Amino acid sequence: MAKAKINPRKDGLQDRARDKVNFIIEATTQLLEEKGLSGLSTNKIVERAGISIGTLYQYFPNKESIVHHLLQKLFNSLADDMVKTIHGLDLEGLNLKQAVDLLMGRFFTNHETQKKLMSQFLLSVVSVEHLKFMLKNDERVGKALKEKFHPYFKDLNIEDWDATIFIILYALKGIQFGLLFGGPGFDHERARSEVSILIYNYLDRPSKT
Amino acid sequence: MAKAKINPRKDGLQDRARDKVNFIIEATTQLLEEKGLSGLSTNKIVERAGISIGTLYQYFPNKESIVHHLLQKLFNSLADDMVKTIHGLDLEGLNLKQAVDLLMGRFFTNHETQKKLMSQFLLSVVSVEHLKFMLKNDERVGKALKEKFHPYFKDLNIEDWDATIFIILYALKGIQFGLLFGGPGFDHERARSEVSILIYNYLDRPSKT
Amino acid sequence: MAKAKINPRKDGLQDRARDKVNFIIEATTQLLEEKGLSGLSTNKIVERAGISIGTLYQYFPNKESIVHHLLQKLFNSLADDMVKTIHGLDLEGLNLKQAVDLLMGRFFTNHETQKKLMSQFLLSVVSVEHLKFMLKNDERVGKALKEKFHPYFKDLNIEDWDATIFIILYALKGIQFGLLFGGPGFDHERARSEVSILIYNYLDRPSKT
Amino acid sequence: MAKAKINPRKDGLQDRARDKVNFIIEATTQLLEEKGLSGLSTNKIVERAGISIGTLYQYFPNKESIVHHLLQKLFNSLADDMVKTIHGLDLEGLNLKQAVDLLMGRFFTNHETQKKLMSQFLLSVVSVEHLKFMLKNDERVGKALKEKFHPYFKDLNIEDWDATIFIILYALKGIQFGLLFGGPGFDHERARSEVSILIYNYLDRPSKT
DNA sequence: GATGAATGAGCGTTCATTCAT
DNA sequence: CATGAATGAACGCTCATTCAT
Repeated sequence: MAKAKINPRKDGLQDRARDKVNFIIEATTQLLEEKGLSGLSTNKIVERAGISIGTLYQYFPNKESIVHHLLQKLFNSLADDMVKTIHGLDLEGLNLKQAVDLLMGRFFTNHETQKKLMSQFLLSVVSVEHLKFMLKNDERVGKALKEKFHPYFKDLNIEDWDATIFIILYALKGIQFGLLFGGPGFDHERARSEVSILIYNYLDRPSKT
Repeated sequence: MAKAKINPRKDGLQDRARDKVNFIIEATTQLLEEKGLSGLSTNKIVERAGISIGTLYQYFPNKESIVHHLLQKLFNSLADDMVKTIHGLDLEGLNLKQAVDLLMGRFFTNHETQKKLMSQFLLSVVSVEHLKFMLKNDERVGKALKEKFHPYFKDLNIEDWDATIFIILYALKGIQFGLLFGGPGFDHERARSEVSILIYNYLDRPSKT
Repeated sequence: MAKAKINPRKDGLQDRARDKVNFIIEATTQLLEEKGLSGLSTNKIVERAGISIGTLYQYFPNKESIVHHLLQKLFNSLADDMVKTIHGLDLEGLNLKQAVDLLMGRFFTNHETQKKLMSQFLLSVVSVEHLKFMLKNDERVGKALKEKFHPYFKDLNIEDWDATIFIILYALKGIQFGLLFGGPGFDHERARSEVSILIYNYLDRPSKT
Repeated sequence: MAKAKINPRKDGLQDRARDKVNFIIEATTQLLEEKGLSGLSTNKIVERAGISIGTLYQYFPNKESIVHHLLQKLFNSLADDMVKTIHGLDLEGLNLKQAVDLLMGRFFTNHETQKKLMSQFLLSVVSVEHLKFMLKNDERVGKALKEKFHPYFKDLNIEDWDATIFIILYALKGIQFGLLFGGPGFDHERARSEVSILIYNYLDRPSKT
């Protein structure tokens, strides 16, 4: 409070700077959605953002860094959503089947938002570096999953939990991808139910004997 | 047949034309592998292909169409491989578990080749159109899968086979993606085994009761 | 002759190409004279040359190479003039004094041309590389001088001819520079006479004893 | 003097202003040495000088004026050195030969420093104006030379002393240039000796008869 | 058909300069 | 006086595409 009074100028500057960055990111996001990565240019960004080209280069060292920043934000927010959702699950008194159903229900929530974000991502993936970064975030999701489902571990016949989490994560990712771009008319409710079956039976597998 | 006899000259021309197209596609493929989509230019393509820029524009209306053609070929060949592999499976006398193991073994064969092609693909996908086309091919793979595993259907507790095949296809695709770009040191043999478990238990699920 | 008939197309192309290069060099020369190196841009060059920017880059890989080419041509022509002049001197029956007078007379001929060229040079010197290149040409002049005046060597009291030639060359270069940019109204005839005295007495120096 | 007493505050301001100018000139000098004229920018100057871009424009109207100021300072200091050196010569009891030797010895002193400054100069000269200014300074050196060697005049067979001094000045300048950028391995001691011979024999020329 | 010289819109980026604070 | 965010003209250069030969 006092701080805000003492140093309003600086805060003003910081606000303005953050605004500029947001304008740039927003303009870039729009352009990527509309014309794809190959239709993206710094001149178009600044035109859309309502700033001058010089200003853009005061906040980003080059074009690539803008896309990078955008993707980081996107990946972070996707992963954050998942991590929060997982941590927020109340599994008290639920058996594994019910827990998986609950998780998958959450997983399919906000599908429209994810659809938009995923499209963006797919059209913007530019380098293996970005993929690597996305993976780092996926690891966070995997970790959250592992923690949350830990209570069920002792009852399950699983040798390698890291491998198991990995398989689940990427199977889900693939299915999400398929639903986004798949043939028209696939029923999401049906998909949710199938995914629950897939994951549950993978975890609660019969012993080999 | 008759045509070939009557007009061998024309066929010669067609051969030459097909050669030119192949040169162009081959050069484009190499350049995409070496420098990525952003490093691709029509001038570099014709230099590599050993033809003139004018000739390129007699076979393709613009640069984008070359990439499009290339991706179609790539997706077709990937799907063809899978379809052929599936059709070639000899499931005689195998139970479902053994059949799934066999399929997954094939799925992980030639992993290095797929790795290369997938990277290329991921860096080259530039429009939703390409993704749509890829899906059309995946449907062929799904169909082949459905046919091949039809003998096991009657023993399995599955309501919607289309949905089931869809889930399997994209789960596999996601895992393949994860293995390609995932953190170092993930064991492919372990992955193969986990994938077998995932798919088998999904198919041979216990009845709900 | 026959050649020209057989291959007129190619020659035409070569002619056109040479023309283009000449247009570019000429435009660059004009712009350097008018606005100096810092006022030189590829866009201005092509505007002046009446070609498109793309065409410029078919003949030169970058802007620097144009200036480089121009300077090479300039230095070569300056040195060629000197070398030709020296070789063309008829020293038959002349004593050293007369020979030096004759050389210096030639040296001051075409002063206007040299003035223009030297101005250009001074405003265009851009890197030590260019200076090095100029020196290579000066060595040619020095060599020509040494050959031409060889008949007089035996009568002169000189230990190190290479050093002597070096001193003469650069003393002349400095004086040329001074005359170009020196205070107004310096009499070139007087300068010529003084330079003759300078060089002659340097060569025909009294013995140390 | 009185001024300093009356208005010390103002002088403080003037001091600060002079400091700022010095910072700017110093930063510019460093950048020219490191990256050459084309690598010089106002933004880099203020960064190096530790001031803001706005401050720079309170002391200099534009970038060019900074370089101009710098070159003036450089030329002044080079000429001052020469003038001081000449005035400081003690020719008492020396004959002309000895006097010339002494002068030339001084001329070659601090060659390393001059080398650095001359390189800088050559890469920074961008307009005939700078050359004109340099000439004004050379006239001062010529004048000092004329005064210092006046005692020897009566014994020498020279018609036009202004022309003679001019020739000597620019001959030396040319040789200095040649030594700076000339082929490797030229011996400076040898050069000094040759230059002495050149100048001495030019001054102490035999009578025409 | 095949050629490749020519085009010029457009790119990413720099940097001298201004001006509100 | 000092600041530095903002500007935008201009830069060097690329490259998809055309068209006369």
